[in-house]
Amino acid sequence: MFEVLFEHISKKISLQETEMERLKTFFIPKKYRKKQYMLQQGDVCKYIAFVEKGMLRSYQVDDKGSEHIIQFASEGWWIGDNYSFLTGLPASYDIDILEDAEVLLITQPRMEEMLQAIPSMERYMRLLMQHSLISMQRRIACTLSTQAEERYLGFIAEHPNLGQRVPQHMLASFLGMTPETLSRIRKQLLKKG
Amino acid sequence: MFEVLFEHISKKISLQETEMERLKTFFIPKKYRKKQYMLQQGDVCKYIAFVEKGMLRSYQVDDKGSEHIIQFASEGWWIGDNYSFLTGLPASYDIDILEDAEVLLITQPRMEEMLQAIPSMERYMRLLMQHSLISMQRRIACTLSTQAEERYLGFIAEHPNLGQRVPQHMLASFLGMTPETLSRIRKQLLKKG
DNA sequence: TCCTACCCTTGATCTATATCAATCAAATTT
DNA sequence: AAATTTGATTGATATAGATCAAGGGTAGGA
Repeated sequence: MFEVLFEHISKKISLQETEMERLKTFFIPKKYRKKQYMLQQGDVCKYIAFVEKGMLRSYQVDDKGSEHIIQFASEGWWIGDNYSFLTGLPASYDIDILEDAEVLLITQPRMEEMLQAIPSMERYMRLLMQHSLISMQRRIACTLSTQAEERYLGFIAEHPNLGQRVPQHMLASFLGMTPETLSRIRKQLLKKG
Repeated sequence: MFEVLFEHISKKISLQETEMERLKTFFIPKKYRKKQYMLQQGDVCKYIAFVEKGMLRSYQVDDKGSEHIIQFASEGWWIGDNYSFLTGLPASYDIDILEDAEVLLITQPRMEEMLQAIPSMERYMRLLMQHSLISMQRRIACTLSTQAEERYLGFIAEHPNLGQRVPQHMLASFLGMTPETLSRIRKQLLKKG
């Protein structure tokens, strides 16, 4: 159950065997079924989740009822509403399950205890946040400077597997376009070769 | 020279007097004049800067020559190309000075030494990254779900001072619209009341 | 095995915003 | 103070992508 997490951590820091054992005790393993909610807008985000298996998404629903996907999270990704988790205030995002999932949950107080108990995890968390920030900045730069087709091509180049696993209309939502537009773009691209 | 930095740090963690003195030794104070570059695309981002005074911006220039502003940084903000700083690879952004500035620079190796010497700074950095990530996610959600006018109103509501200090066409670039569009939006808003 | 979601596609039309172009105003340089 | 650059405004026109609407395929539940 902890394989993916340990692998992910060991790419950023190194932990001793005893620390790894200790680490396990802070997490709550949990399974979710497709279509379940992990978090609903307005509720407090009590847990941040690390995905061992399956796929989740976080998204925001606007006043017209359209969904805007903030993040997909498959194996090896963290997901949660950071702001709500950190502050205890109501979440602005929904999180639900796209493929049956196995996740590792941790609460805010347990996270604090973990960082006390295993100080090098503070570094892991810093690097994690830093990398997420970098990719968010890339996404903004991309949104500001490129057209729909280029955005789509960039996405599938960077996440070839996600392109397969996620329904096309969700991909469109993530990329900031309508499903119709994405469908037409793909048609165009097929014609071109 | 370190007032703003110490205040910013003390909002997230607490440092002892000796640690604060030690901290100073890792930074290089530097003054920049308006229009100077702090970083140019293609160069390696050797320093991350904390702004004590003045204003900077990071931006990307696309193939057509248009600028897309990623971030403004006034007093109390950090700025740099995180990716280049972290990896040592060429930067994708330009950074330049909008108002004469006093900044505190730190290199990657000195940053590592600092985190060793003052472990609680690791926590500060983690929280810093986490907050930046949260605001970037907000910006993406906003870009995906709202029209130009609403985006503008949201921005000036959150950063009333920046609205004054920054030329209008840069604000437009930050918000992902043309200067003409922003000008028309402001005209509309004046009419309304 | 049928039925009902759900998802993708395609066409017709509409609209927010971009682009192009010309002034005008203000600030910076000489 | 004149000259030059830089920024904001406004109008006319173009366009990427949204919206509306309909049809068809496919998978999972009863």
